[in-house]
Amino acid sequence: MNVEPGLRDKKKVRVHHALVEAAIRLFEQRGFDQVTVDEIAAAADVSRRTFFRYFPTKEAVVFARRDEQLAAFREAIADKPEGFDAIRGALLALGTDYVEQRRRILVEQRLIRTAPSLMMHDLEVDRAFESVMVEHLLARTKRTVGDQRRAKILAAAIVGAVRVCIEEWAERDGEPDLRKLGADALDLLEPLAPRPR
Amino acid sequence: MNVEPGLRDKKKVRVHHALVEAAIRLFEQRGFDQVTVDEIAAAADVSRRTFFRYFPTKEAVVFARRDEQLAAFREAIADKPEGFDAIRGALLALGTDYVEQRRRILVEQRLIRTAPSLMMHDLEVDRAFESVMVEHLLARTKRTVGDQRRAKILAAAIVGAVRVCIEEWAERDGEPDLRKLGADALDLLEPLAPRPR
DNA sequence: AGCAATGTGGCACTGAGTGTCAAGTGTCCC
DNA sequence: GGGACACTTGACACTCAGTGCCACATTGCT
Repeated sequence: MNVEPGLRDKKKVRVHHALVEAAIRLFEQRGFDQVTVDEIAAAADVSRRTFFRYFPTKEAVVFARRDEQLAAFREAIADKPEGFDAIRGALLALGTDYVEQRRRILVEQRLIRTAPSLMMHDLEVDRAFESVMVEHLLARTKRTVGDQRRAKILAAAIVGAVRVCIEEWAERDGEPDLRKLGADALDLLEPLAPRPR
Repeated sequence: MNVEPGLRDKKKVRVHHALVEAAIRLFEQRGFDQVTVDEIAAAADVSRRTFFRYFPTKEAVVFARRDEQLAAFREAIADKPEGFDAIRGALLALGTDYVEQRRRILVEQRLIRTAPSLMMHDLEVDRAFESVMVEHLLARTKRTVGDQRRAKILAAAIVGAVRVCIEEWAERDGEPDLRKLGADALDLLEPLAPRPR
């Protein structure tokens, strides 16, 4: 099992990459609304129809990276014991990722802030993170309805706090220490977490 | 000053109302995606073009009420002294509103959960609430960057908690006491608020 | 009544997103 | 290596959201 890529899949990766690169470049140059899918497809040497086979919407192409991060986050907390600490760890790991890809992510963030439809998608990705956290917090024991509610509130607060940190980080061109920002914010929220018992 | 409505404005209100009613009714019957703007306009006896003079998007017609609530919320905290208590009071007042319009709002909530684009708009309205809270929390003294960050995190947490409460309330057909749910959630978050001194 | 302001309908247009089908290309098996 | 098969692509046509424009009707004001 686990056969190596094969020509077909390699091509798929190449096209996917070409579309993302072309799209980001064009968006950066002229703004999200001023670029049509036709132009992106042309710049990546595929047809318009093919673009929509790789991405469900024009917005989605901006969030390709984010989707990968979500998957990484999901995996990072999958095996760890449920609780606040696992989430903290996974988020800080994500923070490292952000810092490493700083330039790229700052471009994306700047882009996202210019187009309302991108901001909305951003929020939806946040909700996906939130869901993963809730699932993790309630993984083994579902407990009472009240516990579930508390877990959901905690997850929402964490996601909100992280968003605030990333916004501040991006606004200052990635200059402040994102990991410290995040760590402080999470410390602030730790009291909301259910007692470790 | 402050002249009474006049025929023109009365008509505007009537059309606005007709569009909302027609839209909600059709959406409820067949689902958001299965209804075109043409149909809504026809059902309200106006042209398609006129629909877009009243609402910027097909989604917006669902959130007419929400926009009014946001305005009411903004007004409710406008004169009160800055801080957590003002926000708590305004939110609980909003809760009363929700309970009073229970049937209506449950329909809207059910609708919103069926269409992704509506969920996104929902999140955006939440962000608007968040902004109003942040503005209120930082109204007089802007304080340090750290204080601003804390205020933003608090606002995000509050909005998230309120959303969780409303979701639970709607999922159970408006049976639980929304005001109590909200009050408990806010008590949980009160420690995050800056010290009153 | 008559003029200015404003709201409306109709029309044409752009652009996102989808269904369909024929042609191209990779994969696999003999 | 060659052919059958599965998958991918491009082209075309279509629906529908949203916008600009202009002629026409309605309202407000004097």
